[in-house]
Amino acid sequence: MHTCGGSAAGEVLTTTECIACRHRLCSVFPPRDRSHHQTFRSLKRGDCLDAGSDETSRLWIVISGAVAMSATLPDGRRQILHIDMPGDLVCSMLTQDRDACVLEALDAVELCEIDLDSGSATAEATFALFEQARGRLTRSARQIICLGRLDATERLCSFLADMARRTGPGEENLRVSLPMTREDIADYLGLNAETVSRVFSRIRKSRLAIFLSPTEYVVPSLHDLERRIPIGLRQTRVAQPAGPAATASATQSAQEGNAS
Amino acid sequence: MHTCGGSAAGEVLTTTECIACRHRLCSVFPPRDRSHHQTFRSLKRGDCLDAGSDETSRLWIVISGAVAMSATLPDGRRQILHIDMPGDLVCSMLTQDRDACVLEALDAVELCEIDLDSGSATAEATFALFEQARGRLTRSARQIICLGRLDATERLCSFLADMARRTGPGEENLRVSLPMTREDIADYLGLNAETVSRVFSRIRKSRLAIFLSPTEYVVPSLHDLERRIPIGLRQTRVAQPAGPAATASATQSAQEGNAS
DNA sequence: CGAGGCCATTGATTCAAATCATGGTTCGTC
DNA sequence: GACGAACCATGATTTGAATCAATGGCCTCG
Repeated sequence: MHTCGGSAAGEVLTTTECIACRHRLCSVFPPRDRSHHQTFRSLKRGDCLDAGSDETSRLWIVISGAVAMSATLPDGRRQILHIDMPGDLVCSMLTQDRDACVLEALDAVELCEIDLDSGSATAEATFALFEQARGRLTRSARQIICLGRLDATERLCSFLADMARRTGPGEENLRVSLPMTREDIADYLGLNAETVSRVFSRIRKSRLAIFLSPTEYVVPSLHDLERRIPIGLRQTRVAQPAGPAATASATQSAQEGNAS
Repeated sequence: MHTCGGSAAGEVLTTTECIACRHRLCSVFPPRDRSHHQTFRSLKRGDCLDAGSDETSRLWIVISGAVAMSATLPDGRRQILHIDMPGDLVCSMLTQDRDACVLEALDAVELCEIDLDSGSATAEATFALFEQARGRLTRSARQIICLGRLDATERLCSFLADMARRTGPGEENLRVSLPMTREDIADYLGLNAETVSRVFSRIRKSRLAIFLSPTEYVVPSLHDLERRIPIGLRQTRVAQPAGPAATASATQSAQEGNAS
């Protein structure tokens, strides 16, 4: 019984089409239950993911929706550390203090769950995790610059452009889905929900993005949108694990075609 | 000729005492020149480190002083991504876009340089780097929370407490050196130099820290200082690479003795 | 269908930190 | 020891985003 795959439309993916396979994770992370790959799971907004114990950690691959790792301070202040979108690997092993952080669904989410027996971690798995960690470090660096030195408009342009780039290839008339609330976006960018709303209104007026609904927008020209971001902050996709013959040479950065 | 070690006082460390060895990096990262371990280097404020090409990356271990990885935007805004203190491993391999970032000495710095032939990277080296990456991700997460959700006073208390914890063990009357300018601290915490100065004055008045000079302070009680930081943000040391027989079980976090 | 809750938007006001401005200290150099 | 540069401290003012507040849309559920 291969339960991996499936979507809102109910389609069933075969083993070779499985989104986890496409990201070369099935072969890299040996599942505890060897009879099949992963278990399909479905979450609603607010549901949390349990990372499992140290012995059997869990990984997930997002199929649809958005998953956030967030920290909430005792007085209620919340900061989202990263947002994972379809195709991304969700993995609390990449942060040491899993106590302080929570993995939560920002809206309806579908994902593949992989139970990982850490005792049998292979060198290839370690390397794949290292590549993931490197990719996350790059993203963290951008977010630190964003939070430390960009104003609200720059942060939101950067965010919208990033989301567009992560949605797929292309430069013109990209349709992007934004499966989260204004407050989630604010908690990711160190703002508050009203400011997000206000700046979105200004972005809408300047035609840099066209909002079809609160959770869907079109970017007429990614180039124009990214011109509002200080150079050097263009976002790149999180690097996917390298090919099966992963060597230390897989060090080149995932460069985007930045039409400057 | 073993040039590793040495300090301002001019003492020479033997191979077994070498600070790099103490951090188990000599054996993990095979140096290109096998006749000795590393090369000792000395920098003055503003000097930059060259990470080397992809084929021969360089690592460094800080002996004294402070090294920052920073990014500067075209209009001059600067953000420090992390600050490395004595004992820390400095390594631009842990971020993908080395173009955007610069490794710079924040004042007089002494360090051990390791020329690493990436072609001969061992599984052990990969794992050690992974542990480093995990440690940096944890620190990045804290910094993101700091920049996104803490006010100036909380950021600076967190910073002073972190520096104290990284200096050494103990809870009372810790003497800490701060080898950087107010502007560097501001660029690390997303503030400006005047605000840092002002908040330091308030911290001084509240006796949470006593400044012996602009670059040296004493923390009478780390417990009191950390009470000004929202729970869950206490800083921990960057995890050092695990022992020589590094396995996937080396997953426990480097827990501090947080007398809460 | 209507009630209630959540979310988004927008306006009015407040506030924390940035900016602007000034003087003082330390330190290295001639 | 005088000079200049860099750094630190602190006051006055400005400003960008937070907070407070009100309204309206949409969705769910009884």
